[in-house]
Amino acid sequence: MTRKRRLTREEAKAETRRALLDAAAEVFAEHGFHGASIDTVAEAAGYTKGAVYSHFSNKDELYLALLDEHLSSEGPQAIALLESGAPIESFAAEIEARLPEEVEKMRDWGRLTYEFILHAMRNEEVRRRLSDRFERARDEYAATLEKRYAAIGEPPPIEIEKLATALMAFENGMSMMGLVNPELITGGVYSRTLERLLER
Amino acid sequence: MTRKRRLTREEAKAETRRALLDAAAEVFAEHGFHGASIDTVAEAAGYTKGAVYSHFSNKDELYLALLDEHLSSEGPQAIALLESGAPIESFAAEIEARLPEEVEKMRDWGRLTYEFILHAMRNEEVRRRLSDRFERARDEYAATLEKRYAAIGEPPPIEIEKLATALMAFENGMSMMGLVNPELITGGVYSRTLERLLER
DNA sequence: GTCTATAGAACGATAGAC
DNA sequence: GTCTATCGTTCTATAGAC
Repeated sequence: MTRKRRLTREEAKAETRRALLDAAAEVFAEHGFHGASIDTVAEAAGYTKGAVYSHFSNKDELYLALLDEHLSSEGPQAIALLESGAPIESFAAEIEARLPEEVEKMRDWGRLTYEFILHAMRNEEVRRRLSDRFERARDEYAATLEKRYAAIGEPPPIEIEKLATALMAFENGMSMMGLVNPELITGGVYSRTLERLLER
Repeated sequence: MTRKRRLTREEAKAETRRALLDAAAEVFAEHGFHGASIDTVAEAAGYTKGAVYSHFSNKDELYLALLDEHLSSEGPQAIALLESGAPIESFAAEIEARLPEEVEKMRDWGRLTYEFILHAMRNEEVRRRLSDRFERARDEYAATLEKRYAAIGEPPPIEIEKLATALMAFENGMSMMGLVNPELITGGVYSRTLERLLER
């Protein structure tokens, strides 16, 4: 690996943060939230504990940072089509097509998700911070839906915020069922339900 | 407690099983699946380990028996209205009214559920047995829906089996979100979404 | 010289072994 | 029930960017 030039402090910091997050994603995926140690994460990134704690105030925040990336990378990619006002059918088909690969990815992430929810249920402060993420995800979903129905000039089938919540719940539930058995959620349920929920 | 008469062998066996299940429900709720020991369950029921193992082949089966009771008591009670062909609105209103008390019950059961799913993900045989339960629950849901649409003489809005899966996913997802923050799922999302999914 | 990102020692809590 | 190992977190020292 060739080093192009000396990094500024900010660049170096950003690079370290990136490395830590990537390492955390790997280590958490392999060992789970409980099983992963801060030491191991730091080491996997080529640093020590000090580096982790200078970027994240604790282990919870490290996970929440991963969750933020997950929410802002997975979500929008899928719903970009919605915003443009493309027909529900193409959106639904897109989702359905991605499903097999999603199911695969979801194995690790799902485990992490449930571990962290269990953890959050035992700690009020953590629960609140997780809840904030859920709320924000729902609001972003709602904003996208808002734009969509404005774009196609039709009123939403049910109130936007409720619709956003329902979609999140449906997706989370499908995830859970898919973890137990992928076959339960294949065969067009995803797309047909989305069409049903979204179209007038 | 007054004993009316000598119990037959079968009655005594059933009584023991009942006591063990009740004890398991309590102990699992308090300590979680991992934290609960068979010893503690047996003791809480007034028996010893031997009694547990003569009724359930292992800890997994003990949980699965609880799940069976959960599925056949909570589910049908709620969907009985559906079968009769009562209007969606009354069904939805019923669900919405039960929501606060459901959320409360869900705290313990939700924890158990996620613990067991995590456990099942690490053990193929357990995963399969859990998957069977999901499948059966879906089929029972589908059968109820089938009757409903036959009763009202209308075709279902989407294919029955898909509809059953979608409803299960939605309910599971709402549960999960409700565990993190009950406020996320109140305010009519439940009823409006059910109406939307079920009505023609 | 000042500031800050990181290393690494130190500490307290906790879970698991025996 | 005791002991030990492990881990999250805190604290302090230092090297290098500015």
